[in-house]
Amino acid sequence: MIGRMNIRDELEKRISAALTAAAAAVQPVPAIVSPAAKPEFGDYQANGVMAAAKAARMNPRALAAKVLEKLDLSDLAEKVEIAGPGFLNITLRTDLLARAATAAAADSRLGIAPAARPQRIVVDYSAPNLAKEMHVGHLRSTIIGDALVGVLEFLGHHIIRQNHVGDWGTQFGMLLAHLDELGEDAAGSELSDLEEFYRQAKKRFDEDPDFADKSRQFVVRLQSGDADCRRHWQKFIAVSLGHCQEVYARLNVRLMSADVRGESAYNADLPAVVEDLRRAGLLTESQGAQCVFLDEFKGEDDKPLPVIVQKSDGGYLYATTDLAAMRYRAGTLHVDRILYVMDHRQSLHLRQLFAVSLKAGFISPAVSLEHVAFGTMQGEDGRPFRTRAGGTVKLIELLDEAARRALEVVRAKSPEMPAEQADTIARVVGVGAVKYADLAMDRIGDYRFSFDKMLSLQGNTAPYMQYAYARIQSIFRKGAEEAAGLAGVPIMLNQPAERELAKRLGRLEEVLGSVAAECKPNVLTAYLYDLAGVFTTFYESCPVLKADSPEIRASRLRLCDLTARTIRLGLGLLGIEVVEQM
RNA sequence: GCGCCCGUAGCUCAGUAGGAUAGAGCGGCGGUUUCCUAAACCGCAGGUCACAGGUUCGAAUCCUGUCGGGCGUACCA
Repeated sequence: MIGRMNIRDELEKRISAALTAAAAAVQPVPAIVSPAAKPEFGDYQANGVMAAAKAARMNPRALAAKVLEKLDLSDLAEKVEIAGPGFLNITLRTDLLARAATAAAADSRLGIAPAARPQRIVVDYSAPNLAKEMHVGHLRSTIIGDALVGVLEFLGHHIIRQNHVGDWGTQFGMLLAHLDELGEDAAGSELSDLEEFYRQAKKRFDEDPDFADKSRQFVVRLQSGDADCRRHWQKFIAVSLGHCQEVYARLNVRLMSADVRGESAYNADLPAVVEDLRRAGLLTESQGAQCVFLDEFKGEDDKPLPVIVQKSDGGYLYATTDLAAMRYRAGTLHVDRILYVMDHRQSLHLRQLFAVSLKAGFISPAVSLEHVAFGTMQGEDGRPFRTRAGGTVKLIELLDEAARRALEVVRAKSPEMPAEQADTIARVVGVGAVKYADLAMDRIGDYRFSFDKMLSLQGNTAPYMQYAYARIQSIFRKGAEEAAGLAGVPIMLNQPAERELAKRLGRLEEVLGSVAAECKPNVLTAYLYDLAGVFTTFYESCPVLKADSPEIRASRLRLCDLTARTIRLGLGLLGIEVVEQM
């Protein structure tokens, strides 16, 4: 039981109860427990007393004293003190930390309990446009979404990945029109470079109004089931999805072809969506288009802003498709929560989507609809991420470059390492660096991409974490014991550094909970980086293999093993692999 | 015009529900290797948290305004 306990939540629960009673409050009063800001404040601190005192018009320190009277933490804490204006500083019992670490080490889940109330969660992420190859614009959604999937799934939720690929819109009209002009045979070879084919079509679309018209006609033909169009379209899709799976494999991303549910999957539902909106009295015809106007959305000059669900030519738009997807997720998938991992520019679209879905009854208000927004990726110069020639950077080329640079780093430091091994390590480190750098950033801000920074061994980077892991593994290579042979060994915390390490290890569950609640992977990377730092302090002050006694040696090996497994698990949930040696 | 987001050390970024003396990494300066990976670690210097008001025991965090930047704003996705 000790291993399966979230210490912060337990403290929160108990102190909150005592605080509620002490303040004679009707509603529960939160204790607001967080890790102590400074070592002299103990291990955890409760900040909620002052706010409660204000609400109850009491003296905060007097209230804190009353809380202590009603609070029994003797099984968890060796000391609870009132400090400053009314903080409660909590020092945990060292034997509690030791038992928790021992239990975690004996558990394949490292003591993390699965969610008490598992949810069905749709994570809508990656969603590349299949008309062209995946480029850096698809990177953040794919990486962030997949990291969230990893964490949520580990916490026991039922995750339904939805790769809402763009396989159905205007862009395919462009491709079909271009294909039509080139002739099927001539186009065959050019399809191998979908990116170039798309670029040509796009150029014609932008420059030639007749071509643009023709493209739109092809969209209508495609959507109405024209056999030739369908056949060519399927060829585009097959080529493109093949590219995607290649990239996903390279990225070590959990998306499978079964997770693809593209825009085309909702084609048959679109008339019904519009009809439902009409029946709900939400539909208005404006300038020939079918629109939903909501009061809360205003456009230029304060004019009402429509959500257009059907164009004047009868075609449907992505809003329609997204509404259909919403109905599917609510009605067929029965979800509790939907995460839209999309860049922040989609913010208005999603707010409209959520609002219309609720108004139309496509989704229950009980379902949590969340825009997991992120900023744009910029080059090292702070400008949009482009090739030197100004084109978009293909993802596969970006990953090749990362691996190439990682190999340089590995070779420089381990020249004696066999080439094949160095190569394997470089690929893991290179991809890991790209992903970790993205995840370590607060996602809402724009993000400046820098190979040099992400591949640095200093600071909060993948190579640093992977190195921290590899260094621990080397202890086991040097020592006679296998990590597995340590089963049942009790962890003892006699040194401050050992205690600090155990304390950090015990925070994994609260960190994962926070990542899951806020959809913030950088909370986990920050934790891992902090853990690695605390481990280093331990590693430098506490000899492991040359410990004073066999018991201490075994205990420290166990701590090392638990730290390594925590790093491996944490990185793994984020979609980043470790290497045994660097 | 209106809306959303952002502004923290020279640079790149953290900062969890408003909490105690705002933290890392890089770069700069100075140290540490008879010892399990020095690809590491330790120390020093560096801040009007864009600016001005307000809320309160307490504000980088909440509110209002200003400045600066990004994005969005009717038939692309």
